[in-house]
Amino acid sequence: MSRPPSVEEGVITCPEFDLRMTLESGQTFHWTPETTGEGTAYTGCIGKTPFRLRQEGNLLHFRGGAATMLHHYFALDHDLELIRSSCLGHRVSHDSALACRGLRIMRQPHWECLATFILSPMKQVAHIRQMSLALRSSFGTHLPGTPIPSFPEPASLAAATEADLRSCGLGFRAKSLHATAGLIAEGKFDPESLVSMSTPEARKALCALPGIGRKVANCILLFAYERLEAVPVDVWIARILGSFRSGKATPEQLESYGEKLLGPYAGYIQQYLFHQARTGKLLIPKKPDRKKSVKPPSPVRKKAREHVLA
DNA sequence: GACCAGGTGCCAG
DNA sequence: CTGGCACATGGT
Repeated sequence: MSRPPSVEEGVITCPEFDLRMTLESGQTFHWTPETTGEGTAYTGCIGKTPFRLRQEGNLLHFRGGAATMLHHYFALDHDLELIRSSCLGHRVSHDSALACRGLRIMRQPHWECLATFILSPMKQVAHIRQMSLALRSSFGTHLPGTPIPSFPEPASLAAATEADLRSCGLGFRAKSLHATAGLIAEGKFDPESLVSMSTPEARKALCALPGIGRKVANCILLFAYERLEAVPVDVWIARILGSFRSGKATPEQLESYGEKLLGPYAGYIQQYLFHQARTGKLLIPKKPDRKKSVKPPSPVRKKAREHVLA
């Protein structure tokens, strides 16, 4: 009896790579750690190919698909030293870049990345992970060799009902995901068509989809389409960039400010700042100030939309 | 139990 | 153009 076909096992060298930091930095959401006698191993899949990964120094041990697939997925060809040096002029950014050595911006499958970032608005990383895994379990393909199913195809999600998606904990995001999956399944939008477009064109195409605004579009461009200059402005990045300047600014103003301040690899540098802030290693001023200000005497604060119960 | 999360879309002024 | 608000859910 021959062994199961096409399951490779091996090792590749991965200088300047930190598997854990890369997988847990909020760009991908389904890789699952497990503690083994030899350290932490991550189980997941790239597209429909299951993988099990474990890093040991500059070696990446793997079981599953081909080594070339890993190399491409984790962008081991990116010149991190060059990327770090691109923000030498800005102290805080460069310090963050040094602290995040080995964190790489990945090349994720287009649809999978697009769909999971439709789930991201007003959700913490841990919650996006939950929703992603729930969708995989309910609508994905169960692959041999890993407990993590592949991400469901657009047609699978389009065939489901919006209520089915809601039961995966998506909340109001179910509508956007269902609609976008339908557009793709019907051939009205092709994620692959973005590859040959300029970044502004691709951004515009993404923003035309339901539930995708500038921030989510930039995440997709950065994490799936290798547009390393794209700067997603979320609450964290807004605070950070806001602390570098004075006065108020719209998210779009902060985005172009960030593009200029952080240079040609602004998206990469943004990820370093994001990671440092989110893990409490980058001190940022408290929020501008929530609504703790003077409460107007007017008793009517919210729209009276209470349902009369009983 | 309030507060917040890798926001977006819509509507009023 | 800008400000305000609804939209769902779960962890701290």
